[in-house]
Amino acid sequence: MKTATRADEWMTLLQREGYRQTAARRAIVEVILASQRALEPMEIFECGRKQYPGLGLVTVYRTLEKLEELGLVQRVHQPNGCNMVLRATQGHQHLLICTHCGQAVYFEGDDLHPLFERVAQGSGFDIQDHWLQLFGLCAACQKNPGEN
Amino acid sequence: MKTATRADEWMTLLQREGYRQTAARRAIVEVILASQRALEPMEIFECGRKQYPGLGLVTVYRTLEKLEELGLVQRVHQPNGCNMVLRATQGHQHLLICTHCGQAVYFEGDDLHPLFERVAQGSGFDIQDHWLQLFGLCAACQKNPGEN
DNA sequence: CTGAAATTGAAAACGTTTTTCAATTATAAC
DNA sequence: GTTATAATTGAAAAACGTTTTCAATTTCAG
Repeated sequence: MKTATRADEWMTLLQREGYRQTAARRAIVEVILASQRALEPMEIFECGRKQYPGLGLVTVYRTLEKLEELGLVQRVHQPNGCNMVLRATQGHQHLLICTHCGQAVYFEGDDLHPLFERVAQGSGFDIQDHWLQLFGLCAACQKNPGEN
Repeated sequence: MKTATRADEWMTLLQREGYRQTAARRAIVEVILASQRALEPMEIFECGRKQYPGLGLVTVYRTLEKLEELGLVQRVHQPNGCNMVLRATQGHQHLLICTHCGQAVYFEGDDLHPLFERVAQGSGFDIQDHWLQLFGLCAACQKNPGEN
């Protein structure tokens, strides 16, 4: 399966950084890679336990730290939670999130620099960073408004 | 003082909604109105106590609920906290936040609809809402990089 | 196979937010 | 003013998510 291959990559990257390959970490990595949406640590713990019943919640937190450090996952802020974890993407991309099922899709940000210029001039700020996130209904949830 | 007048307005709005005017609530309202940045509940509690020593933290939480319900304050997500409270503004505006001192300034959002269109077409999503927030250094913090 | 070092899960500690409850206070009616 | 009543209060306790501590286990290099 595809996610297994990607999980291998992540495990190798962990090892390359001096961390060890363990069953607990693999379970966590596979849960994150298999998910289309950002997950809370508790959800990762619960799903991971199905695959590796000995898994502890503390290990989830510790592994997330390392994956974030490696840039493999990203913390996502949502109205319903601000410590949600999603696989990261390369380059500067923004998120589009389904308000119904949570599905998270990355998209290439437009060039917002004209806006930044304007705001910088108006405010005197030196603008360094920005957050942009869109919310809506994904195609599937538009068709099945009742589901879930 | 200006903030006192605005505090009166907020207290009247609370009363109009059937809530009572109390010293605890007034202290909370004045702290929020006097602040240039979003505050954590605990900060509001500590500042509010200087003005009204009997204030309880629970009352802060309960008052914030009501102020949010009335649309007078807004919860702000920041890297260092996701339950920060800021006076709200009319209409659809976005925030520019100083990464050094926390100062928060509202600005009129550009027209992002062309971007939404493009993303909607590419993803099949029906886009309903968006978050846009800019971060940078305010004019004062650019001048005094050392200051706190 | 062996030993050293990293990793583990459970329990305890922690900080934040919510709930519970009896006492107090604001308000409207008199 | 005084009074009745319903909202509001703060403290304590509970609930929640996250972090720390620690002894036991596991990984991995040699």
